[in-house]
Amino acid sequence: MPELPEVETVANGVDARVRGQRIVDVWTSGKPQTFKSPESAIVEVLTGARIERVRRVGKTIVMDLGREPNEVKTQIPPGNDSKKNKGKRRDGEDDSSAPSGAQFLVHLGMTGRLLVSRPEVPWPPHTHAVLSLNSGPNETAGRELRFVDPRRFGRLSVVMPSRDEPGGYTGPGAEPTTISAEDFAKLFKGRKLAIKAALLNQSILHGVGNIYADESLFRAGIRPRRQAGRLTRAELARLHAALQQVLAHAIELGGSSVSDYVDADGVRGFFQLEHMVYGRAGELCKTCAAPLRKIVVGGRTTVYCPQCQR
DNA sequence: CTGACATCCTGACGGC
DNA sequence: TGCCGTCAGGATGTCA
Repeated sequence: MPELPEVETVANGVDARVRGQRIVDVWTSGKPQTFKSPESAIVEVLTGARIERVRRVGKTIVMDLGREPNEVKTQIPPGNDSKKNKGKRRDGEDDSSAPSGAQFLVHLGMTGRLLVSRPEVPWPPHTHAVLSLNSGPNETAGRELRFVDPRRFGRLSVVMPSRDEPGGYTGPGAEPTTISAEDFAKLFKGRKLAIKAALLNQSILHGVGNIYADESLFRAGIRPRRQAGRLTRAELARLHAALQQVLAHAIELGGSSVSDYVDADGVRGFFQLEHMVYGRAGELCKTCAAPLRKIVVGGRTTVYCPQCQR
């Protein structure tokens, strides 16, 4: 399941392959729940746009889009999205033609994959969007960027720059890789929920999922059910350090490959070999040899060492 | 407001 | 061998 390190790996891999290329054609599957913005808006914003950069924000892959100055006004099919313009406006429902600064957001959900493939390679099952790319007449033209997602927990959307977020999409919570120890500690002040649930809450801290929550709690020696607001300064400092170390190490190794996660090249990561607790319920703690215990916290399977975590 | 819990969806896996 | 039940879980919506 793609969390921060996996999403970062994918985003970097895709960036290296498609940066600067133009989207010449867009196909979407029509599966409604995959598209958080109307498909017509996604197609309209993407078609003809240039991919300036691909990066990660939280667990979301953000593509910054640009357009040639002389063709900023795109053809808007009349009536194509007219029925969606009443009521409250959501992401991507801006009715101006795609301006510079539009962004394409890809959330991989559980099983989503973003693959850069040659067009002659057959589409995998459960392909939901295909962007045909062409960087120019003499370059590696004709490649495709494909979004594949069997379980359809992934989401695609487009956003326009707004007054709220003039710099574009910033994600729902704090960024764990760069947050200071003090700011990190403040996030949990007065919170009554379990520290594990707090780590998973994307509006508090974005990017951390089940694997890295369990792994960082183990490395910090903290039980997952402890109340977030009752952790000591020292514990919060250890958790901050552990989380940042675990995330950095996982990014170095290309993420964790469990179930079917692969990067933009279809290559698996290696961090799963470093897991101390995740997926190891009933096995022995690598530190103290006590049997690891499995519980449910915040509706998520949680594995911890009753000996090492207090 | 805060937290707990069900829901979506399909493939993998274990048991019989 | 093959079938069927169970499980996995990020974000969202609903409920207490």
